[in-house]
Amino acid sequence: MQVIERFAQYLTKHKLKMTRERRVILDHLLSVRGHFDVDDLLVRLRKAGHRVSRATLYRNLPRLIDSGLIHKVEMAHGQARYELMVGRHHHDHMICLGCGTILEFESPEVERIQVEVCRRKKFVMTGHTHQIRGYCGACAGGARRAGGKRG
Amino acid sequence: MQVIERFAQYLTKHKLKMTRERRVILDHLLSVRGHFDVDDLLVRLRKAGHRVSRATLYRNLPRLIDSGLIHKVEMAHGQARYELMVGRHHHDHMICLGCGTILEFESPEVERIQVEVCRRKKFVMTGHTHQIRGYCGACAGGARRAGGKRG
DNA sequence: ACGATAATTGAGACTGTGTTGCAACTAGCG
DNA sequence: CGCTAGTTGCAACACAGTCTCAATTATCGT
Repeated sequence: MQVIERFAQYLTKHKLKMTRERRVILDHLLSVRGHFDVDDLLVRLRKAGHRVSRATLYRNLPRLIDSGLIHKVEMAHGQARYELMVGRHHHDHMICLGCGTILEFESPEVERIQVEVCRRKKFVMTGHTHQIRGYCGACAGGARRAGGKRG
Repeated sequence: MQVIERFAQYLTKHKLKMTRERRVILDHLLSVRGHFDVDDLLVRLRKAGHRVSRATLYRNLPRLIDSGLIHKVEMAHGQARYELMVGRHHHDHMICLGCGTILEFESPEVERIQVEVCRRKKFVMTGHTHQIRGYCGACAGGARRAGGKRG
């Protein structure tokens, strides 16, 4: 896996160390598909017999983000989810309020408009968040009649 | 102030009561300009000599949102800010990582694209969040050389 | 106006998520 | 091999927001 190497390079460049814990975390990260939160990952590690502390995991997430391997998705209520960014490029999310499913979408048009807006306001953009909330196809029927206004 | 009336109507319709606390909260809400957080508002109330508990404030915010009088802006790190929506319509935000300033922008184009994206994915949209992070004109110079990657 | 009753309140305990201080440990370098 | 700076686990902490519960109060029917 060249991903491990990539991270190793990142660590070296920043005078950080490739510890057993970091290797373990990265290993398991690569086997997750879709979006996950910190506890998902922690449980996964525990089940595999690894004892990586919560603190260590939290301490290493910023490095994994900074190295470009994962991406953080800030949800409502201060919930954070993560996703592997290896071999992918930027996209945004549609979050189903019914079942929690996260769909992804890309829109070069929106990206272009953002650049335009920023220029107009003399704003230097470093990042953005764009989430659509609602109900996925499967949930829409039930949710609509249940008064799905909230959120 | 017809706003009070509007809220009173909302309360009646939902079999809720117009308590002294709700009146006080609403009163002070109307005098805030720009974005504020819960503590801002709480301090404001305290300074004016009102003793509304934190719990009560938190309990009433969802009603104020639901009635359409205020709007919640979810920021990074689980921070929440609010803004008065009386006499305004939907807009999104640009958040300066340097000084915390919040600029607003509207883009019918983006709204249209969202609708399009939702149709394609059979997603029923009930709301969205669109935030651009970066540095405002005033902060951009200093922030850039300080390594403003994070975020 | 009055009393019944359901909503509301304040206080503080509690939850969930994430952070931090510190002593022990360890990767990486020479 | 041994030094040194980075790292770890733990447990205490921080913080926003929620909940429980007894006491209070707005509203409604009469």
